[in-house]
Amino acid sequence: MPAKSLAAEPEAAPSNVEIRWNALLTEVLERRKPPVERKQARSKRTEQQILNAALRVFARDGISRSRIADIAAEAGISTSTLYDYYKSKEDLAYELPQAHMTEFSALFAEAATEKLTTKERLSLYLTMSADYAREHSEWARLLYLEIWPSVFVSETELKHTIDDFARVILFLIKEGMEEGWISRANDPYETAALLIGGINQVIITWLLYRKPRNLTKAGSEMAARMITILELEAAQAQK
Amino acid sequence: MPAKSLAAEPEAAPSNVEIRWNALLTEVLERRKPPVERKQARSKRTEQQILNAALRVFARDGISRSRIADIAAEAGISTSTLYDYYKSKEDLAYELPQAHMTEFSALFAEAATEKLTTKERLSLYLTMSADYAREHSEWARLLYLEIWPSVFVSETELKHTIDDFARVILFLIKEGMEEGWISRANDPYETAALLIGGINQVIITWLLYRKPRNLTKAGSEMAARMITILELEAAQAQK
DNA sequence: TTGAAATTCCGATGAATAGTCGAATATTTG
DNA sequence: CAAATATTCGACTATTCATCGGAATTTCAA
Repeated sequence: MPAKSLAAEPEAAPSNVEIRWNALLTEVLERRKPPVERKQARSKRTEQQILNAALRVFARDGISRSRIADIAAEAGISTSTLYDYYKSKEDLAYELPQAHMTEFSALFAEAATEKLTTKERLSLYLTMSADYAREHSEWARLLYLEIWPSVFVSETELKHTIDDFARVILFLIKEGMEEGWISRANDPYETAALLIGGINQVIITWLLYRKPRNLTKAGSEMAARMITILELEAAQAQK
Repeated sequence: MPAKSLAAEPEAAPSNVEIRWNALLTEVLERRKPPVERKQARSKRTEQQILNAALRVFARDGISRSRIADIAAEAGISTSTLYDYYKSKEDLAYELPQAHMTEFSALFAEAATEKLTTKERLSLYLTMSADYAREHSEWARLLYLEIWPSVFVSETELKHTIDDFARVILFLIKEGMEEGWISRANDPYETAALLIGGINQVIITWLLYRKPRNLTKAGSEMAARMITILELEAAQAQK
């Protein structure tokens, strides 16, 4: 691997890895293109009212039992106006996660600007995803219990957004393998499945049963445990 | 803990643990009560045709996009006849997983009758669940991508069936802790989340992307890895 | 075998919800 | 402030879910 930095500045010339990391984050953040640009302020407000109302109603009744008319009423507009904004109930349901996923990515990008190690980033990412679910439980209900799995309908826009979540983790895992604290003996995709599956299961269990009570604590404990596990595996492989 | 067995037979007097294990399996197997007993042979055939048709249509279109009329047509009966069998689309959708979950439990119970260690049972359970999903991929699509998460609508019958899945794993984990090869330092519920999340994520990824190609192999590898991890953790805790 | 009772099936129809369209209203802009 | 543009909504159609009463089929006792 060719050495890159020539500059002798004490202030970090960004490494190759760092550049790719930032590129990934940027791509993730820019994934979402605002679908239609609303011209009037009134319209922007209406759009927000619809999204808020939809989130409440979907989380309360579940997507399939929710009625467009209820959402419109909750938003204080007529049914037909809602159709001027979203062409179907499904469209509306799939729009909701997008905004929040992007916000999550932004929060993470912000929290991760500091000079953090790969390990810290991975830990932070997993921990934050659980914490974000706790803070936005209505959204989390929608995403984790209804949308995430059924994305198989190849609603490509949202699918990519969700795939991004896995891509970030995969990147960090591969980097961890380079650094040596994650064993190269295991398939990185399998490792990603373990991490994502583990943290998601904690979130889902919380959403369904409110157990364990404290999701933030449970999430960070699970994250810490999983990272310790990776280190144990690596140490084991060394022998 | 009081010693139990007095009998001196060389042929295993079932231990306390073994008795509780069998009780759990029995309970799981008997969970499902056949809803209505059909009187005519013709009717039994129709019921089967409906279930087969529903599985195909649901797996193809997803539950929410599927139409009752399509399912009836596929089954070769009229729409109204279908309503004589199931009182709503939701009812029908929730009936499907039940039968298969019970079949899975029966398969497992059969495969696990041999004198197996707790560790072998746990490994077998995880491995078999992935393999069963591969063999019944239409059903797996329905369960893992649509039903499992959204069970929160508290459809109690099915919910219990799904909870049973976790109970079996939890039992084996607790037993593993007794035996000492699973660390007592970790919450068994957290450990269960890790195992269930990990194996489910492998299954879900396969359902969505057909990757990795060989689900049976991926499932047994993941199972083996997770059990090794538990052992590593226990060994670590000993120090 | 037969015919009456039990069971299963289906066409006609009602009810609920999704989705469309053009006229009316509000906002922006020159 | 008036024309142009953007937004809203009431009235309407379309689709799908679900019900009901009677016809068709099966079962079974005599």
